[in-house]
Amino acid sequence: MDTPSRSSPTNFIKDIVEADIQSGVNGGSVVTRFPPEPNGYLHIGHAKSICLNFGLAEQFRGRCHLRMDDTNPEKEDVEYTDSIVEDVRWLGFDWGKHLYYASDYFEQLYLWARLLIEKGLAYVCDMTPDEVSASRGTPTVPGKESPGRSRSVGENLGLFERMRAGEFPDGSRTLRARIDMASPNMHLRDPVLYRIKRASHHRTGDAWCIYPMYDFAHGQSDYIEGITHSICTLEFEVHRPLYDWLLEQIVEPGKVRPRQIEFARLNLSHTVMSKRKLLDLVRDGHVSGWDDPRMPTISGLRRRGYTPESIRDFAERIGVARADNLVDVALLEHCLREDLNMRAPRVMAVLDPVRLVIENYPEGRVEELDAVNNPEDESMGSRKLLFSRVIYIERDDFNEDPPPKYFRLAPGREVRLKFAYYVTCVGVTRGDDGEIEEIRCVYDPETRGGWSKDGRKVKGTIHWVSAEHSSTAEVRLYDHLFSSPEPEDAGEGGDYRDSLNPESLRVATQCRIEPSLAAAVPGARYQFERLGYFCVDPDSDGTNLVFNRTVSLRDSWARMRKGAG
RNA sequence: UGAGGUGUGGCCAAGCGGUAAGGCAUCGGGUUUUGGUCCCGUGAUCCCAGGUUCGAAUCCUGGCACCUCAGCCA
Repeated sequence: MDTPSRSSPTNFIKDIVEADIQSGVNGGSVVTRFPPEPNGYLHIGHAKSICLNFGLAEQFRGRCHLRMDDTNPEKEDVEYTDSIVEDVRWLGFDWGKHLYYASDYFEQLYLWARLLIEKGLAYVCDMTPDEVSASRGTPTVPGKESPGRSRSVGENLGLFERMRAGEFPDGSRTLRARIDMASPNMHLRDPVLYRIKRASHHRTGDAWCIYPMYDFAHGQSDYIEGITHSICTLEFEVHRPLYDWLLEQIVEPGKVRPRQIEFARLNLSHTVMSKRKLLDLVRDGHVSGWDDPRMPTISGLRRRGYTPESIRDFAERIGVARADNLVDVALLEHCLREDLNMRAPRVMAVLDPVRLVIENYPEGRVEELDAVNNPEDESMGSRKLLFSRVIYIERDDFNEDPPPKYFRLAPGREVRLKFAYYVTCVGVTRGDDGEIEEIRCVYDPETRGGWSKDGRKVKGTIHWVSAEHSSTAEVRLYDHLFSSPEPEDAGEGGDYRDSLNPESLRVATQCRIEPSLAAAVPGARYQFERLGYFCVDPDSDGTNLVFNRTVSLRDSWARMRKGAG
């Protein structure tokens, strides 16, 4: 469902696509693709690309393929392909029957490689990786030509066949494009097209021992699938001349000719986005896995309680441009709050409970009170809350020595218990350690439901649960994984791990929750009145309910305190 | 110092020669049975310097800064 109130913003890629349609390029068709390498889980940065590619297809009535760019068996795994499929689907996109694998094109790619050799545009090189590297030159110094460069077509064809047949050891030879060893663009200095690698591929098994490089697989795959607009991130910009050069050799008249367009990848404050670093965090045990709720992965965000809608909204709002960027994670959080504010039912829960006894409330009496489920949406109805003499309130909602402008409970002060009564604090009792054990109050029977008949006002309204009519639950409170806004930008000798936030996870095991939550199902999202949004962790079982704090409420009281130093 | 890119308020980002949209954040104010939501209000002359023009963020020239590229990774 689109939000009609906010039209989707434009961006330069939409403009390009629109112009291509106008001028009838490729018959005016639009076919995009999202092409992840299955070597890790998808993250919020991929979500940007997914929304862009599928969004374009949707808007221009084309289609978008999901393609696994699986040309390097050493790093890839089915665990990853499975998670990718699941995550893209969860985000709400549909590729229909267009799920592809670059590995399905290996035979065709091989044939095209032979074609290049026959045209004299590719040759087998016998140098070792180090030799290739050394002979490539530097950006300012031209490279040296490989001895294999001058071999005959027949010889090259034979050697390439033998490479495929497994006659040479790993790394001993490569197939290289014959372009220009002096090119100012490093990617045009006879780039490697094929390497020998005896690794079992997660789909093709041991059928191959030579694998195409990215540059020789990507554009070709686009061509095979009839992709019109091949959208990728900026670091591939310098590859574009090679992308075009390779396509030039195989493209046939009348066929769709794909065009590569680059955009700036997403950087998010207080997190890292590179798959390698995320993999490190998983391997080193800094997080519980790829789907740890603190991870910026789609599965982590899902487990944290993010909605697909909020992520798509975020992708739309950050825009698409070519300038490097660092988006404040506050925007992501805002998108979530906005979504959840409308749909998350409000419930009562106390994270850090302290007993409150209402001295003048009859012992043994239990009342049912009406509680609105969501003030933003009447259709969500209301429920009954049980009220009694002893309740729990948030320890933080009582202050013996209240600072200026504190307007919750304090000695002698009156506040409203949400949906219940006005209560006034008349004292406290302490344990042997001096800690407050109980807060003693009296209530005004004339304020049932939280309204006073004489019109007097209270400044504070606090949440509560009946001691007898509530149960315990565990709550995990998450904060940013990194305390630095730019963890990747560690200073001299620094490492992104240096700014790992030691308080990114806090666990509260003695939380009290209202009875209606006992029936909460994994994944369900709620707003705990005044505390923030929470979701039931998927791993929760019936005996121990675990909630993940999805995002906190905007808290002007906290901001005020911070401002006051 | 080679090639390819980018530079608009704290963070994103529109703008495509006619006199700087929008969002987030911030800070004020109002409403409120969540210190939430909602509603108002708050800031830039566009990296710098020249030039063209009646008029430039938008065109030209020259600088400066930052990013990407020297994997048999993608």
